[in-house]
Amino acid sequence: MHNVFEALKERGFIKQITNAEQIANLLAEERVTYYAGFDPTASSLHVGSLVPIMAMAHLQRAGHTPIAIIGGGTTMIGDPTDKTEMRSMLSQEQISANSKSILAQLQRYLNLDNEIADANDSQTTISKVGRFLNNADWLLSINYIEFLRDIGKHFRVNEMIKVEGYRQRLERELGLSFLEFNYQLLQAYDYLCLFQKYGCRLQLGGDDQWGNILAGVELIRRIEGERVHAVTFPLLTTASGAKMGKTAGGAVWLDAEQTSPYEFYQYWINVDDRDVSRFLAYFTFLPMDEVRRLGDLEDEAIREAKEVLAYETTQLAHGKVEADKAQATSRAAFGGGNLDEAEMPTSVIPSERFDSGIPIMALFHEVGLANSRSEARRLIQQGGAYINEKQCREIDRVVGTDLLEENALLLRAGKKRYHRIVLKEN
RNA sequence: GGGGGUAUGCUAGAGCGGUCAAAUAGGGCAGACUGUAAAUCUGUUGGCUAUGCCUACGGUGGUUCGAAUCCAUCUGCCCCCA
Repeated sequence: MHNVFEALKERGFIKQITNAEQIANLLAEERVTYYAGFDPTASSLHVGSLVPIMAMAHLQRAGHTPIAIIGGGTTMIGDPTDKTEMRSMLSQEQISANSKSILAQLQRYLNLDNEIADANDSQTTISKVGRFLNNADWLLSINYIEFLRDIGKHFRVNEMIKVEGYRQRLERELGLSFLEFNYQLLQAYDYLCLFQKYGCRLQLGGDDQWGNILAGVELIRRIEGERVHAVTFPLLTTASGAKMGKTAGGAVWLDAEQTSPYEFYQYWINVDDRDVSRFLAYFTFLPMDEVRRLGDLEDEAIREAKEVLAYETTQLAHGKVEADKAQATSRAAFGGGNLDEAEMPTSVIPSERFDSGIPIMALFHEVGLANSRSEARRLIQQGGAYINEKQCREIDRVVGTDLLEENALLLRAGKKRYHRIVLKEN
């Protein structure tokens, strides 16, 4: 049988591991409880978080038990790793609201408890269903003196400052607050708690977490005398070096409200050629044979691979219905298909507003194709504005009823951004 | 607690008291070329009721005809000493 560990490795998920052989055996022999942390600083995860999510999903499909941790407690401190500044601290209310929506997103990929489980009901038998926990549940009640005595004594400062993230901060004269310095202890403590309560023996995380994860492994070894493991993922950047999941408009969110399924789809289809095969392996469940086949496509044919990538990822994030719609829209918009049937961002505008006409600049701004009228003006002047697929370079053009086609009109900004306007009679 | 430094547009980073909406680079956007890719070239990149007006160079208050540029003070950050 194909070991999950091998599968993860083949798909490129593995960057650093504590011990390959032991992990492989562990995963082959028993049901392993594993965990990864998610950051509740925003109300939605973005595509960058998909790496740990997919890895967790692969493991769960192989019969292992996931625990997704929301860093409700640690977020209150801020992880200094790789950050040049202190993270802003959020309120508990904010964090728990974010946690809720994040849980909903995770559940598209993982089978987790429906509710944020109470960390104290350690008696609950863990089924194959995973868990979703908030580390605030055990971190917030920590007694400082006890923590220092029980946990703090196991850490050596001279070891801690060797961790890449801390070292950088110290060397770059940026300074590091004591608060942030404690982050590692808390994350290690998380692992310890999860080990004690749920028998968690494997932690996953981005490669920037390596030091923090190891601290947990070490802590468990000292306190419990048990060997637990760590796996990190390579930090994803796009071929052009940018951070994964960023576009003009900002991050690509998993939340349909913040990034529509169509935009989500477009993000993937516009991926750099060089990223396609890697991304197929990471972000879809397609068998590796298929991934390799698609990855070998060249030149124009690579678009097929991108279409598969876009479709699969959209389906995972938003479901089949949305994925189908997004694909249809995309094909229509770029393949010369019938645009009228396309599902694209649409605004409804009362028809009487067109009686006197709406200045084109205002229109582009209003529907969000331009962030300001000035931007709309520039767009028009530079020939990037289209009405019903006809370029419009007149700044003072007023859009009236004469331009309507079947009570609707189609705006386009540049090559790729469309917006449909539908009139509403009153 | 003492001494010093720094704070500029999305980011990095220039900036003689007037000609600074602010050099330059990156990023973004648009155009050409293409494959809804990359690279490359060109233009553009605070807002607006737009040949002008308004808001901006950490906060506040001054000096001056005039300040991002000078002074005072406050705040944040950094460094050194204690």
